[in-house]
Amino acid sequence: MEVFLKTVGALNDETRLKILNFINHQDEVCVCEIEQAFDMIQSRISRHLKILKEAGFLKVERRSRWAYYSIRKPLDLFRQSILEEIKHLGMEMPSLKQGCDIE
Amino acid sequence: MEVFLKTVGALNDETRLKILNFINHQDEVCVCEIEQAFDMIQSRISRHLKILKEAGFLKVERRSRWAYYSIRKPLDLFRQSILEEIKHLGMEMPSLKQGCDIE
DNA sequence: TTTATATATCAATCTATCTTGATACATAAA
DNA sequence: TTTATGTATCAAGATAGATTGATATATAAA
Repeated sequence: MEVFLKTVGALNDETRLKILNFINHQDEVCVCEIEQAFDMIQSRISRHLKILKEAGFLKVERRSRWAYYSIRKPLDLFRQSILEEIKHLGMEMPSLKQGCDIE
Repeated sequence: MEVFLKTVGALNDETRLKILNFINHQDEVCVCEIEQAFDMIQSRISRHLKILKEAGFLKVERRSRWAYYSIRKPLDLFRQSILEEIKHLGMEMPSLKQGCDIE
């Protein structure tokens, strides 16, 4: 019940849906790339990523200074169906820009 | 997008999950039966039912003085999968009591 | 070390949602 | 009609969530 509420709660925000869909398309992105793509301040992005991660949609991998977010795999069928549903909402997706200073 | 947000928004509340699951089990119930089963005041139940209806989960049928709520059919696959997911959350369900004064 | 960069967290403010009690409306019985 | 019952809606207060700016932490370059 708590897990379910956390899951749907994470989906109950336009910004998070866009971020989640973006990551689902891009495979793996670091925070600053999301920051650049959506033109939002870093603390805002960071908070939404945390919520999506704790809702079971994302995983993080830290490499050097960066935190790379991607869809958690394997993903249960319910969350898979949610990602599919979101994919077909026709949301405008920003393109991937040069995010951080160095690669 | 708005529809999707309305759908997950409707699910983002413990009371509504219980009401939705209750109706899914009982097939068709009137407002006062839900009121009795959950021991909540009428305006609260009524509001949640409205939200669940507008989110595409429920339909109402008015017969005489009563409003009977049931799962909307046919229901799309996404909402069906949500109902299944909710069904397996192991929520405690109140039993159906004598709701209204007369039948 | 010192400095810069990437990310996370916190406190304050703002906004949306939930609950309650009162009231409105509709139907049917008296 | 008048009265009672079932349901919906509204306003006010309470609670939860979102955004921002500031700060903390961690890594790596200088």
